[in-house]
Amino acid sequence: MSRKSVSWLKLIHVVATVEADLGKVLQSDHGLGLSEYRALEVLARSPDSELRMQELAAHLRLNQSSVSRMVERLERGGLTVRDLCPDDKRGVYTVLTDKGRQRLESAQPDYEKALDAALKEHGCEDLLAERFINVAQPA
Amino acid sequence: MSRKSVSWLKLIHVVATVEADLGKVLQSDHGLGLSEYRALEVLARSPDSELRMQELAAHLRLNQSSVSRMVERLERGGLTVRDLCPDDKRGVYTVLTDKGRQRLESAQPDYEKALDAALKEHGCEDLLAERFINVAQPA
DNA sequence: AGTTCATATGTATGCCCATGCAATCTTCCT
DNA sequence: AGGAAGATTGCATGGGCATACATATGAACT
Repeated sequence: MSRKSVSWLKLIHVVATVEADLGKVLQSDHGLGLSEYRALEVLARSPDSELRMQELAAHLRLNQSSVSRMVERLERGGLTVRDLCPDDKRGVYTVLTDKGRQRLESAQPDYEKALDAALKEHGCEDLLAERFINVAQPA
Repeated sequence: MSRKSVSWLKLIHVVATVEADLGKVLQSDHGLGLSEYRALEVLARSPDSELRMQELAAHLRLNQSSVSRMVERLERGGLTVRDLCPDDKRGVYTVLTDKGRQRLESAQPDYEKALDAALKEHGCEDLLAERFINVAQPA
């Protein structure tokens, strides 16, 4: 096994563990999955708090069908609503509701706190060094 | 959103993408899932090429039940066999077969190649810098 | 120009797989 | 005997792939 493989294994272990920690906090304290939380975040930062499915999928790096189901979950919880595109009737906007925004805002501090804690706990705070700021952007 | 959150997002995007790439290569070219491949790797490096479920779970960072099912898959493919612990009849050893070792050895070069390629493609070769060598070990 | 057909795009749905949690079963230990 | 440890099993979840369906776009023909 190459040095590179070993390092990669270590990296993904850390990442998986931190992600699991984050997921648990969100799920137990706010009833949100990790992808759901991130979807709310992306929506909140989008113009008019809305995005089309594909755009959301691109941001989240998820399959289009996964996004479709995820949005379904969000919608069941009243955190978003679907809205048809007036110009392209194939398209569907997912729009953040007030409730969704509130849920997000209540979850955010916990998320940040949990991220800090998990990074520190696993001794990898320097992982997010400046240079990461410059890795290719989603959009 | 904090700088840290943003950096974390970028990191997990890269990691997820690279992992997906690796998974596809393994699956399509060798009929192995990512976890399965890694299980074979761990087994191959273990004394007598065998481990108990819990040990395997610890190495792979997987749930015990997930490991149980994964081993079931490996076993269906003839890549491993279960073997009862003589001393502790609660325990079960998963033992790498010759076929399993061959499959692993045929997959390894492709895995390494794919990892290199994916890291390069996503511009994060320096991600596995020396300091990662020193992040907490699995065992 | 207007109609028709082929193709592309956006989303939703069916099906399957891998994983986690909780409960269970067996075996071990005191 | 009773509790702890190791493994398996039932169930639920979230994700991907292939497909279906609706709409859009463009080209061809009249």
